[in-house]
Amino acid sequence: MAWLFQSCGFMVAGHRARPWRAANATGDQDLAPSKQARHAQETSFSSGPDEKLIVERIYNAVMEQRLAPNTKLSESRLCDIFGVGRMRVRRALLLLSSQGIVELKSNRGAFVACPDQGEANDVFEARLLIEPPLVRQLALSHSDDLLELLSAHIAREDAARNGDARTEMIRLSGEFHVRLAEATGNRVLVRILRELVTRTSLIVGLFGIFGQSSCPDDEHMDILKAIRERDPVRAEQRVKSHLEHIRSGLSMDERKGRPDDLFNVLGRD
Amino acid sequence: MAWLFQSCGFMVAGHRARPWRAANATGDQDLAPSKQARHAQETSFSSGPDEKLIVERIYNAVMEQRLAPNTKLSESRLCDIFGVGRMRVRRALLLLSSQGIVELKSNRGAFVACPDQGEANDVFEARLLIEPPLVRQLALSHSDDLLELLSAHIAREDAARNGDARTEMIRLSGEFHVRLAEATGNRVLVRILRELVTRTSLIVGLFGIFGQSSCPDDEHMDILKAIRERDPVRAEQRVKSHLEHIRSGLSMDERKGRPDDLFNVLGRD
DNA sequence: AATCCAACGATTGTTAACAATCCATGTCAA
DNA sequence: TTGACATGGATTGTTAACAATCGTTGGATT
Repeated sequence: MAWLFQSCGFMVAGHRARPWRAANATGDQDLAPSKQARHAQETSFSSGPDEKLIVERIYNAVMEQRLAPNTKLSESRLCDIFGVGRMRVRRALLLLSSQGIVELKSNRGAFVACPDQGEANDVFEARLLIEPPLVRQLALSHSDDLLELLSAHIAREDAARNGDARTEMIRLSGEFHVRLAEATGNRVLVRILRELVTRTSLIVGLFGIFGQSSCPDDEHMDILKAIRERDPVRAEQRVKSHLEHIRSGLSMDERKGRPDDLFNVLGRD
Repeated sequence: MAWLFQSCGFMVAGHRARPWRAANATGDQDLAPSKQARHAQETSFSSGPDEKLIVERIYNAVMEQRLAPNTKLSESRLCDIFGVGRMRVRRALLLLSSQGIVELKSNRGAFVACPDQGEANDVFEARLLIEPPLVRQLALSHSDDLLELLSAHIAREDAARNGDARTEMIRLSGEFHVRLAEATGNRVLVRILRELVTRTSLIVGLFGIFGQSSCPDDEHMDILKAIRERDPVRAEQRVKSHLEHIRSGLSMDERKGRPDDLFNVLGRD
């Protein structure tokens, strides 16, 4: 039976272009402030500035797939990393858990959420429900400086793609969809989209077949083009097929085994 | 100048069919478990059972408009009411604040959120974006026992309307929209809708012109009928006009003055 | 050798005391 | 009488010690 776990182990560690970091060996640098994370802006949390920072960093780490699902987020470790008291860390973890990014297990601690197939489905269904009408509305009414912002964002994506900044590329790909929500000027939608995109990042990391980045090719550019030409139907369609495309890159059947289970097993032999 | 504040005071206390309870005089019974709140189910929070209960109760109190915006939620008071330690109360308040139901002011305490015009707009725009496609999807594919649930819910609404259970009627009216989300089986959408509906309750209480309940008439029944007859276009249209109808019952210009400000002023003369 | 059981260490959950802040009352001076 | 100012009470924010729980390690037993 050991062969099975071993094969799973290789699947996690080797099949992807760049594997998830080992779950138990979470280097502290995973939570270091990412260089280009200036665009994070306000997370709309009315808490102290410290909490916001912790939440933001973990948020970005998940978004960039530097934090693998089921990674344990030890309180004492986080206290050391961020140089704050335990209270702050616990508050941050509670906030993250309320957004489905972190899972709190009683008397066990906090872990990066590990969505199952059902959750993954729900997230994609929700995005397919929300995002098409969103871009449709954008195509119907938008200002020009808005297009500039989106265009600049895509330019940054390309730069990251051409360079070797993989994690940044992943984050930018996801953030493009948040930018679309921001373009509506609706803060409620921004918060919703941010949560959905982040959870998508977790899902792609878990169910992604091969090392394809979450938002490939020029699909973002196509969407922007449709918006610019004020073609709501095509914009809607492009977003829909874009999301379907991402979804098609997942293999729901063969989920990559829970990292922590794997490492518990592999660490024993 | 006193006449101005006095007039404002009467506006808050008298203009509505049933006025909001005075902000400072929050009777503890406002947070008592509502009789028919069995349908609250799981709030999808992975916290302890105590927190969930506190969050649920405050949630329902806001939903039923028994807790007015800007009402102070004192920690010690809540501790007494729920018979728990301060930690639990603080955690619950933090969770509520992350959903925009409660606002945490530094060194001042927790207050029931008091949405401004912009927030109100955002909430309605978000609902207009999300709910039409949602019922459209429901009309396209639904099971029959689902219709039973919705039908039973509407029956309860009618019962509450014919009886004099005003607060329950308000809550049921809002919860109908959550039921629609539940009908999709998508937990992510349920959470999103629950938040939006609750915030809508706050908004209606603040900007509502007269004592019209949030979801009047037979519009809910119309929506259900369109779903039952598998008419996605009409269902979509019905929800849209229903939401527009609610929105038209608001007067964004003349918001009812902030209760706490009023009471600070009126308490001095 | 394998399984069960018990004690240990580490981590989380909880409580209580302490510190800091804000609001209100009351006093004093103009 | 009105204004500013200081003081007191109450409430919130923070910290640290304590309690409880879990996973592991080690040993004894079959």
